[in-house]
Amino acid sequence: MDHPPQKLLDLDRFLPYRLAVLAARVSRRLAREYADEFGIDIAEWRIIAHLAGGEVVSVRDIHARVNLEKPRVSRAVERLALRGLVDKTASAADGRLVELRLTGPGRALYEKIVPRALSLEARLLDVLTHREREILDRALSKLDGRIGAGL
Amino acid sequence: MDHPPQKLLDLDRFLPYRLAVLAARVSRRLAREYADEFGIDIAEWRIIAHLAGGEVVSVRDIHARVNLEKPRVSRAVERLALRGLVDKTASAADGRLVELRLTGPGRALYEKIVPRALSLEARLLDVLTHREREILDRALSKLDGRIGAGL
DNA sequence: TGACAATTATTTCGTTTGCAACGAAATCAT
DNA sequence: ATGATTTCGTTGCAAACGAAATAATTGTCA
Repeated sequence: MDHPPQKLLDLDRFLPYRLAVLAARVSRRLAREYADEFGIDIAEWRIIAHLAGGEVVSVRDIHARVNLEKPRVSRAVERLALRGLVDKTASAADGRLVELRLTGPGRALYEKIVPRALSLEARLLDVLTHREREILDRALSKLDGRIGAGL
Repeated sequence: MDHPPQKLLDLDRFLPYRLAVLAARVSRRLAREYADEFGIDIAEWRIIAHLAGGEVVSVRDIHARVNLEKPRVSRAVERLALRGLVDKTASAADGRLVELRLTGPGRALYEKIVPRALSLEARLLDVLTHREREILDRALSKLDGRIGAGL
């Protein structure tokens, strides 16, 4: 008796797998660069990038906005504060909140990182046509919306 | 004196960030499903999926092929072997190698997982038009090729 | 052949991770 | 007001991670 005909699943064509592998490779690459050149990790980078927007934000804001678990934000912020890159003061209005802002050195570091980050992104996107970039952009947004909406 | 004009970087438009967030969300969703329904994690799933191809492979093959670090493969394989889902025997030809193959129960589990995995993928892809899927497919391949080639 | 290099899988070990629990502070309900 | 509930940030802790070390086997070449 033969095996029943079975629909095989090719991992290399399986979207969740492809996304995970690509994202891991890109993140690893970025992480190495950030670590070697600037001594920060991905969580710290995301926090700095978010703070560079200028608004005063709390740990929770970052947690909600930048896809990092609260403990991870808390510890990363602590490291950044110890290095003087981020200013961390208790909110006067609400004693539970912490007001986070980029310091001068923090902004200086940010401005050194940005060109590197954009350059890496540009080199990546280089392999795509303009139209492919457009559609990739839209597709990622749609997928993210879908997965965000409970599936 | 004002700040010098500074090119801001919007995280939400930064490809590495978008990929990381989307992949993390999708993976987390899959991981929960695999854990709840089948008691396996992502690494175990990848190994099973790869073994389902039928060839006899080694730990190293999986490591190279499926983007998992060697220790992770080693431990995941060990767990699968303890549960009788994978057969693990030393190679006669080369004593350093381990020959891995799916057992009957292993294949049975695989065949239960596949429809779930494909269903989730389908529900994701549902939000994309046919053309968007095509281009997303090509774009991911191109990007992966690029990052693979040292960038 | 025999010493040395290379390869494979595992293990070790220090770090990171993230869930859960906590204390402090604010908000709500009565 | 006062007590209960909720929100915020941090911390404790067990598990996971991964780089490097190790053990076992094979390959090389003098």
